[in-house]
Amino acid sequence: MDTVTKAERTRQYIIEQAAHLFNQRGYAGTSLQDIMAATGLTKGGIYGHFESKEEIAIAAFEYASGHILQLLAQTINGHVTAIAKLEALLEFYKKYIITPPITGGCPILNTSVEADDTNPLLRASVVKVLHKMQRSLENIVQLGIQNGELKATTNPEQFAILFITMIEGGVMVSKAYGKPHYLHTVIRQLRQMISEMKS
Amino acid sequence: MDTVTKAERTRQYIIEQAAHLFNQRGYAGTSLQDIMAATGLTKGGIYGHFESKEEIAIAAFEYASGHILQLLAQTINGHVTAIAKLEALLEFYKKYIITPPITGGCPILNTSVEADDTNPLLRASVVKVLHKMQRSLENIVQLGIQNGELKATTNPEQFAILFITMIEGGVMVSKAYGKPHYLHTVIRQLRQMISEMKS
DNA sequence: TTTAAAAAAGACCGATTGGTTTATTTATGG
DNA sequence: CCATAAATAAACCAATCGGTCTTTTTTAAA
Repeated sequence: MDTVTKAERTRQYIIEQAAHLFNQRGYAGTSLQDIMAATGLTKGGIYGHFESKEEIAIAAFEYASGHILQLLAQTINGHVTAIAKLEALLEFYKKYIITPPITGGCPILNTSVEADDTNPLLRASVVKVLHKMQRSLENIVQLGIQNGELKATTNPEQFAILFITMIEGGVMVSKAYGKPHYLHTVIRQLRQMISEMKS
Repeated sequence: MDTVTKAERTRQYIIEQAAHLFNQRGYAGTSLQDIMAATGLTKGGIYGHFESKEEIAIAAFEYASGHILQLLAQTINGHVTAIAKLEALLEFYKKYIITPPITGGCPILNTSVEADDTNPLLRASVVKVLHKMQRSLENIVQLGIQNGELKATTNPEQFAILFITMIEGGVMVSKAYGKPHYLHTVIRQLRQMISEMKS
């Protein structure tokens, strides 16, 4: 028995296809024709599930970022100690550029850059996700301090901010060059910073 | 005696106005109507100086990034020692978010994120600029090592990459939140890293 | 001041944009 | 299996897209 209606499945299918398009070409750079071609649906079939292109974009970003947050959560939960969790995250991002979960790189980076001056709703959504990531990282550091793995003087907020900004910056530069080297340098530095946080 | 022709002045004027638009709204998000409104010129007046929208975008990015590179060069040349140059760069970026030289934030970040999957010419232009910045930073570190200011074991390439990725990441996150706090945290960390590089 | 050349205006082009509406097909509960 | 509702197709819309072309205006040298 399938409790999921056809409409729900189609809507989700549109969101997933659109997410890859928006992440590669941006909101303004993706037309409904593109979404029609990617989904194989016509305009009527799409607009039966969404009211506007913007609604698709917001749903697509929430799907894309949610997917990444879920992968991050899995990575974190797959390990017990704070150090192991952080190390696993670095490994996760090492694979990130070679095989990004969503085509086109990091949806948070891409959406943030396009939306910060043009789309308040998307921008707000980006901020939410950034905040979740930050809290998630802070929690790991807190855990490490309580465990006695990390120095009690370690600043969770500071580390979380540095982790996010450095990874995002590394992703952007590596993506521009088309070479993982730049992100790898960032990851090496983060690994050293973690090492210096050990008690 | 004015050796600059009217055409050259108008072309430059269009480039400057367009640079702000493209930096805020992106390439796909900026229409010729927008450029017409911003310049007060009509389509004929604009297309007398450019062959296509893409040509305007490339010229606009080269102007915007060139302007930033020039400001960076001024900042660097305004100081003698490597440490002073680096400290001045950090101060420069501190002001960057509050009053960005080009409206819309960092043109390198913005253009890179939009163009990396869609516009090979713009992407190539971005890579060039990133490379220039990297060499510029490497030269400062080299100088510092020769001066005896910095440890001989300091890796110029590594520091340059970290500097650029961290700043860009910090700019992106701070821009998303609309708060300078995140970039400030990055700058604080860079300052500490420089401190640890001192001989 | 005249005049040839350069610059800009503005009408015009076909194609495409996001979005709506109506007709038709498909799914699904009784 | 049938009837009804849900889902999709396809024609249609005005507006806008990037770009061209002809006409008018402005510039600048003679």
